[in-house]
Amino acid sequence: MSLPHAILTALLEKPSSGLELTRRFDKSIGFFWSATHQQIYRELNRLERDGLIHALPQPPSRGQRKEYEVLAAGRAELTRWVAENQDPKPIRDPLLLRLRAATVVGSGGLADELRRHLGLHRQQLALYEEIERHDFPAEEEADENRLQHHILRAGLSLETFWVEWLTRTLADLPPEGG
Amino acid sequence: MSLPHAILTALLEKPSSGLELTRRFDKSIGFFWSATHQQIYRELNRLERDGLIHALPQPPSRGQRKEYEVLAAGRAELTRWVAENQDPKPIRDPLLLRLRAATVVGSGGLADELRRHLGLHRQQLALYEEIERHDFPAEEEADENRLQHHILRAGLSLETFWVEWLTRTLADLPPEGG
DNA sequence: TGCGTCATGTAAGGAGTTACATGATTTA
DNA sequence: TAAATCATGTAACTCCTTACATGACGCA
Repeated sequence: MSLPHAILTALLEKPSSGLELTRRFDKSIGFFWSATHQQIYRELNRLERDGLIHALPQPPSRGQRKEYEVLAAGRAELTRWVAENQDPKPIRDPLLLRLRAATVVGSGGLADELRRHLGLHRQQLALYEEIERHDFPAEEEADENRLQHHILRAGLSLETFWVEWLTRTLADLPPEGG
Repeated sequence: MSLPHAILTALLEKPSSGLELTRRFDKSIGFFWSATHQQIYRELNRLERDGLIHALPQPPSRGQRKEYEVLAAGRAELTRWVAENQDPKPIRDPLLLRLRAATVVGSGGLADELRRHLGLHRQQLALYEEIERHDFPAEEEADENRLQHHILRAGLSLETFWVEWLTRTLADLPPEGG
């Protein structure tokens, strides 16, 4: 049940409409919890029904911009959720699964796919590095910024892992077939 | 659509019944693609219906062990899937999301949860290290083993990442509240 | 014959994805 | 007034999760 809490977090930072949230989920929070606009609208309705957020006054009709704000109950729920016990999910990665399958049916064509992934992860890594340069330039940081910097560093480390691992695995893959 | 291919891989390694597969998914393949027995039985029925596997002769009745084997079409499908174009999924991690929420509502109670995760990741790392010692002791490896070793190294690296990142983040977290 | 275990399955619901539908506003 | 765009929403489907149901077999 992460999506409602992702939305509460985004709304606490800034009251928004569904479309605005959708756009903000294309970056920032969306880097580690993506969502489509359909999910977001559905979840906004649920959160409002449950009394965790409410729409700011105005529009009765469809196609009209509707802005939401977090209520006290919503903030309380988010606070509770932050410290809740939730076991880490085991790794679930289709690429590792495909490598495993390749040990059985051969790695024909896999090298190209690994190279493609390597390119994509390099891109994402470059993006995170740019964000770090832009948002965390100074040496000394306020406590709140330090936490955000740690989150970004997680993204940087994970992308770095993929780049290194793909490079090594590719170097070891037979040129054709398997 | 990874689960059917995970099952095909497992069945190619060794024809099995649903319950056997469930147990094998608790380790090995399950380390990067977990599945419950309900998923597995449903998927076995679909794979049989689609002509990718078939049940070995015998049991007409419920509660009877039913063993499956991969057909040529199943092997072909798996071979195709291994080299298919599939974009890597963006990171989707509830813990990072909770850290992000903590920058808004405060990190009260989070330190305990991070310590708990640290312990769990250390356990998993130790397990992978044991597997590495047991399954990949020698210096020289056959090509097939090298690929399997790379897969295990991915698990080792990812757990190592979490241990290091959690340690650093914890060291930076204020002792009480936020 | 009753109990535990092996083994396969059903039911219901949560969460995410893809495709499509509809109303309001801007602008050419 | 027609088109493009902004904005919110429906519908259908797949996948995963949790809880429960049922049959067969061994054994005390």
